[in-house]
Amino acid sequence: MASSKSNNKQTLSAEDWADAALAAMADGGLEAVAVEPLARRLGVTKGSFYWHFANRDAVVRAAIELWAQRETDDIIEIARKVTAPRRRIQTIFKLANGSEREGRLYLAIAAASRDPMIGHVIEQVSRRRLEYLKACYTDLGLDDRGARKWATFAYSTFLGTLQLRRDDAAALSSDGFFTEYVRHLIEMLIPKEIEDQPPGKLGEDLPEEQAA
Amino acid sequence: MASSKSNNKQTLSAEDWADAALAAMADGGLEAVAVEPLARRLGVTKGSFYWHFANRDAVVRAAIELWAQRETDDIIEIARKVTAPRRRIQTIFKLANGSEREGRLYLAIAAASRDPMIGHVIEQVSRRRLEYLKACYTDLGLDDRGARKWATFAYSTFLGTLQLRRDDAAALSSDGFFTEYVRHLIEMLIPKEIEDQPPGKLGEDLPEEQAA
DNA sequence: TACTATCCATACGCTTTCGTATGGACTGAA
DNA sequence: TTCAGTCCATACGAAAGCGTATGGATAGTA
Repeated sequence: MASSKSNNKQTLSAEDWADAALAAMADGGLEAVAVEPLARRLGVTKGSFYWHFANRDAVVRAAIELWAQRETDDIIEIARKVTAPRRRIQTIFKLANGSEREGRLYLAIAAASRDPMIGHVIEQVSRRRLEYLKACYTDLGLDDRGARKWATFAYSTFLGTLQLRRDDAAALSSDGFFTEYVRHLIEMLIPKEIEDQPPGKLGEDLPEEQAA
Repeated sequence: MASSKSNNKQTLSAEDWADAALAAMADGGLEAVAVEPLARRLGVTKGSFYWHFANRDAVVRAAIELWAQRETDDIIEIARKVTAPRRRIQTIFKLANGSEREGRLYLAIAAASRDPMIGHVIEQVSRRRLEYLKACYTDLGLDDRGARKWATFAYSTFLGTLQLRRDDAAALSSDGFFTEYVRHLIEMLIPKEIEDQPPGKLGEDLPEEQAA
């Protein structure tokens, strides 16, 4: 979390409103970002909102741009430290399936991509993630076309797992299946016949994550 | 299409309204299902709507139940005719990635799964699809746990491809990449080391599908 | 103290949507 | 032709949301 909530400052900032908008989107979708409900949630009135923003679209824009910036920093910056390409991809998978809130947030924002502005941000985020993943696979020794194929494959599976976790939580959460499933993903989403890495037994020190 | 649109009957049926609601959801999300806009789209007024339905929720319910019934009939009924399990799974993949409208519709409905009623339908649909897929993998010779794992894997990848196609169409649609990608999916989402089927060269007669 | 900038409260009009009430048109049956 | 049922039009009230206008409160500064 970048900014603190329920601070004891007496005035709100624009980022406080953007954070509140993200929270509202995470559990109510884009249409839950309404000025007066947000104001009630923050303990103020509309007067405060229209001091910081020109209109509703402005806070929506600020919120998703804040989101796009954070998700870039968070995941990729952490994974960048892992130098071994194979293990870096594994790290990405584990991180990506970690936060429940982030998943709901992505789905909520992506669901609103009819709005051209939101659609543009979602597209940029997807492109950036795919390019980074593709670079990881290139480091594994794949050629351009192969890396793109594997990156697309892996990212699609990640997105789908996100969605499945929301649509049918029981499908993934029961009796340790999720751990086994993620292990299977890591095994299947990384090509084996690459010469620059020993096949070794990888991914056996998985954290005991579970769908919340 | 089950019912004809722009018929020359002079009175509307409840299913006509449900169809219109599905169309509105497909390209506007759940919040696009509003009584008066729907009426304008159908060339009538609210008076007609409230003759057929008690309130807005009623038509939403009717629409997604209609959707759930159709998607069950369509995909599974077609695939059931293919007896060879390996080829049946391939058929499902090809069909599933076929319709653009069906994909948008699923994402729109799933995005509204906060509504408990919609969430329940989405869960039923997911469960049914997963169970059917799992049965296909069981027919391939996998045990219960393995079939569940592979089915979840395949279904997640399918859902994610759906989402990626909406979020970043260029990632899949450029210069024949989609065909190559689907071929890769079919190769990767079906286990190879099963003894009751010759490994053979499968999936080489793929149709030349492309993202619309 | 007086003045100014910052931040928020309150009140108002506008629009959209929901849902109701009521009446009209049209059709088939008696 | 009369009557009842079906389907839709129109008018209305209520609620929620957006955006504006304006004034109040507080803190810092001269």
